[in-house]
Amino acid sequence: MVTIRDVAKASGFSSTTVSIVLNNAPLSRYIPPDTKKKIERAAKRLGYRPNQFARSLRSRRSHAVGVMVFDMTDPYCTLVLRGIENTLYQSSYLPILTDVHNERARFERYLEMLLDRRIEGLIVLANWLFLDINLLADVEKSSIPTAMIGCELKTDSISSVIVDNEVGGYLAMEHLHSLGHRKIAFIRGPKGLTDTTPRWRGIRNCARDCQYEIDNRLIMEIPESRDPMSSFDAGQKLTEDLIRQKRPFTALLAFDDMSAFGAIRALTRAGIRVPEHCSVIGFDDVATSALYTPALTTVRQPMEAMGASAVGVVVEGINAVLEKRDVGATHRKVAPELVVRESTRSLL
Amino acid sequence: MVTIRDVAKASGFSSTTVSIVLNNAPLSRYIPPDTKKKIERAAKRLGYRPNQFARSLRSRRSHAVGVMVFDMTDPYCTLVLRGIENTLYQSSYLPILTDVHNERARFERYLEMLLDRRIEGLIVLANWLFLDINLLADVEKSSIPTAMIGCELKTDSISSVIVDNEVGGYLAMEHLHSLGHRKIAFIRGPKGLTDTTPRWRGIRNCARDCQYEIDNRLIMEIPESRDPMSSFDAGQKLTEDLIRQKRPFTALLAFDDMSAFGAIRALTRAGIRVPEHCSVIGFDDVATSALYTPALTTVRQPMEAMGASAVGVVVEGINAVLEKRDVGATHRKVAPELVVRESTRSLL
DNA sequence: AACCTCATCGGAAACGTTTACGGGTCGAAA
DNA sequence: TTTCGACCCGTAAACGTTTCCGATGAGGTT
Repeated sequence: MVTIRDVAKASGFSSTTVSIVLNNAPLSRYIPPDTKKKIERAAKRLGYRPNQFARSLRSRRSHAVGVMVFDMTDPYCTLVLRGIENTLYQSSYLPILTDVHNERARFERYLEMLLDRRIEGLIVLANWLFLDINLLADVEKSSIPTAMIGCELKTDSISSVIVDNEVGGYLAMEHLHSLGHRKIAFIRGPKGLTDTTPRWRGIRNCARDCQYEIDNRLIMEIPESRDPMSSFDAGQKLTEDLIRQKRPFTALLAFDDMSAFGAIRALTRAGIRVPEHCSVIGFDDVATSALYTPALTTVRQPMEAMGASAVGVVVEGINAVLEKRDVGATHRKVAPELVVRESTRSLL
Repeated sequence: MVTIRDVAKASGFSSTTVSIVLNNAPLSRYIPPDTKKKIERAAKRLGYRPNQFARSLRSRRSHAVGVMVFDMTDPYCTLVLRGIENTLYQSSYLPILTDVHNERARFERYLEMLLDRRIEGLIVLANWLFLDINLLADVEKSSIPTAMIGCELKTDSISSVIVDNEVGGYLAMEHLHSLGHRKIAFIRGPKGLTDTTPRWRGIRNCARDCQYEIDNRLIMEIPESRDPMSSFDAGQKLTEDLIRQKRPFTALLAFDDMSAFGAIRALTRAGIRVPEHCSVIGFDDVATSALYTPALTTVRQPMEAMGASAVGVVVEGINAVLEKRDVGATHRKVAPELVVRESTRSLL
């Protein structure tokens, strides 16, 4: 291990000067160029790499941010994580990734570990979360900049980045209605999810604006479950129920892409072709949607951008505490986008 | 910030004793129980949390392992990552996740950052890698325990965990043949991938054993590309080519699940129903396969187990260097498993 | 001649742990 | 009485940085 003292010895200067030069500290204005040269030469020649432990101990900075995911296997996570990673990379922070498995104990344990590591920021990917608000008490009092993706918080110490579910719901409904569908079935999200209500509100608003009357008997609801994949099974089963009901519908608006996939399978198995006999629209635009047969029409959440945005908020927060400014929590609500592919078709 | 000295003061003992007690160091045998009690009380009362920086500086341990992924968006990664995360959690290491984006520069930069953090182990997820062997020179001389998933290495300083591609290829071929298919089309992997050759060898071995003669005009090959998703487009395009060729086939053996999805889309668009008119089999069993319509028959890589296995190897390596033993690299080849779902059907 | 400013550097004190070493006490064996 | 373990605990030196103070000259100003 080559230390700064080795470089000092090799270059003939003190470790103070070496440190100042190698870090381009403010004082390095006063160091003549040829001294700098010598020091840099020596450092390079010895292959000096500063010890991050010592550096962190001294500076109280870890250059790491924690990323907590509630369930990695949710395909929703992938692109968000990519966005997070990519943006952190630009700011040369490193992400410590933890997967809570939707378990309270794991959440607490991981949070402790992350705080012990003195992470400078925290990003929580609360995609499929049955929100337990007091889980976040520890986070709040830790006073490190935190952003939550996919779940709005009342507290104003924690930032959040979410998609505008209401306009998303509106977009989906509007799309189906504009295609001429007048018998639309719905698969609502589970009650516990924060996304469920605003999406439904958007749908209802659109229905009102179109003077379309929603048939209550064509509304199904996904039961609560900790597993995001369960949405697929629920979508399939509920669609089977709808079919069995013999109440005709020409389109189906699913809560998310997973349940849309389930619906498509159920329809296909029943001999109902998508989109020829029935249109299906999802929500999220997970990677699979573009690959599905038929390719899924859906409302896209700009997931990569949301990840990037969360990092932006957190990094801004970090800079704020460094400069002893304080910024309040910022809450961003990003616009979804309708992506028309093959699973919906005009009735006209 | 409450330090160990605060605890010492509060409990009336020296920081030495506090450290020994709180860490259950060997010497703590000599400390009488009631001293321990007092110290633990004080620590708890003050909410003492040891500073990991200082601890790491002293002990030269980071309790972190680096995870390098070549492309996170590859659905293959998800479950492997879950396996890695879960197993690391058991051993209370934390993962630092980096995504190389298949770029050389990024790889090198990230590797430097990880080494600077003194990671104790490294796991490389080389799923879709056009192997550049000398990228790993730095890794080798760093002498930290390293495991590579999805790519066998010649070097014996780096461990590896891979699926047995040859028996996988054999299984897929055997499945189709046993269903009675005698006109089978193939989509081979790109030349640059290490998986391609052994899988194809397995297929050919099986063909030989069954006395089935492979029709060269029914063999297509995926072109090289850095993007794992490109496999889908390639699968679709190549299948279109096959169809246009007018050379009949009743089954298609795809390189991986992505290309199988592409194939299914091409077939479906051409009015060829899967599996009624043509069976399709994939490889990997990514999460989407079970959700696809039709659900995809495929050869499963036990991805979660492979992630866990890689962690096992690395942790074992870490323990080895701690105890100054040295263990050579271990190379594990895990068995794949045929998963029969809906996309293949018997001709008999 | 006394005083200040700039430029250039080094000494030494932190940051919070862990641990090698040694100093006690106390009972028992020689 | 001395010696010798076995216990119990504290002093101080690391680990490798960064940074607060100066120190020293050189040159310019009062």
